Amino acid sequence: MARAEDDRLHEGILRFEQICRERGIPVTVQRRVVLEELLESSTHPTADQIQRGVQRRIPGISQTTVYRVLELLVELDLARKTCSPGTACRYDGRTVRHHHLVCLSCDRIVDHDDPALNDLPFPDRGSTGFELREYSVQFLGTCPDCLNAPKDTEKIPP
Amino acid sequence: MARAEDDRLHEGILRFEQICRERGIPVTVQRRVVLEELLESSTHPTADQIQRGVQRRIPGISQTTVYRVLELLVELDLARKTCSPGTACRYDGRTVRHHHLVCLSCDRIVDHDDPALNDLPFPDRGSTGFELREYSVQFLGTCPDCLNAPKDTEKIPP
DNA sequence: CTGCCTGCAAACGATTTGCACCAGC
DNA sequence: GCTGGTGCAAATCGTTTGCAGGCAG
Repeated sequence: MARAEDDRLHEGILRFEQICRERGIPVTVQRRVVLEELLESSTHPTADQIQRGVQRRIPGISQTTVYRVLELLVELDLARKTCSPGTACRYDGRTVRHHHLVCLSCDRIVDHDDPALNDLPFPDRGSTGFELREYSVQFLGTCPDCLNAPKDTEKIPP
Repeated sequence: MARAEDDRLHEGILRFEQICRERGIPVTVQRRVVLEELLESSTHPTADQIQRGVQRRIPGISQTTVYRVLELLVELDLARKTCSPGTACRYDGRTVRHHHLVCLSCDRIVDHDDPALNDLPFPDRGSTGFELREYSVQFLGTCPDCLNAPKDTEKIPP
């Protein structure tokens, strides 16, 4: 697990550096650290959570910068932005196809991999008119923690 | 099409009235009209768009009430709340299993029905710990309008 | 009389924007 | 010196909340 995350981290950073080189985008400390933070976290952090993590390494970094870097990463297809019906948007450093278990009670999002879900039929371009490049299955329900907690679980995923 | 929507409308209203009767929830004009507006619209309107539609029939209705009614409808499982990575949350009056085509450029959400997607395997309760009751496949890409418009399409779905 | 639905205005939280400063080319 | 990234503070936007009036049971 730690090994897989480590690989993902290095691979992501390398890809980032290559893309930046190609497009002439400067690789600043802030950008690298935000990406690292995102790749290291296996939860699906909010901008705020990422900010907190990054601040341990760059104490002076501003929220604005974190938002701007995240937006850039999404543009470069190095991150995915997801908004569950809760409050804040969440960012996801995994760009390979995977799926999500969403807790309707506490908004937690957990990754779900299942080979059986990775080859679903894309809608026909002709009938929908959409040009589609990716998909993701969202399962909705209740997470283990909220199942145990009788009600009104606080909305703060670990 | 118009026929199907009509059926959905009446069925939804009836279900709403029954649920309210069961739970002793008053069926006010505002609630009925918001639900009707939601059921009539085939797009996935934001709270704001619903508000505009409802105001044609109840000029004095407040945004607050629209939000509160929508929240109630979600609680009663008569509507689904979806947040695409854009800005505002969107509401969906269709509670039967269906899927979504999401335009990453203008945030439009279009329904997609495909029998092949309606019987996917649910994750194992034992391994995930989640109690899941529904799922939905989100296809990500670009809608026909945004494919035609070169760039920076306005973020206002019709 | 009581409860709760509604409307208004203010509060709130997440995100964006305007502007000035600063570093690197 | 010019370009573009960053930080700060203010603005913005969607949504929520506190409170008072009003209607229905």
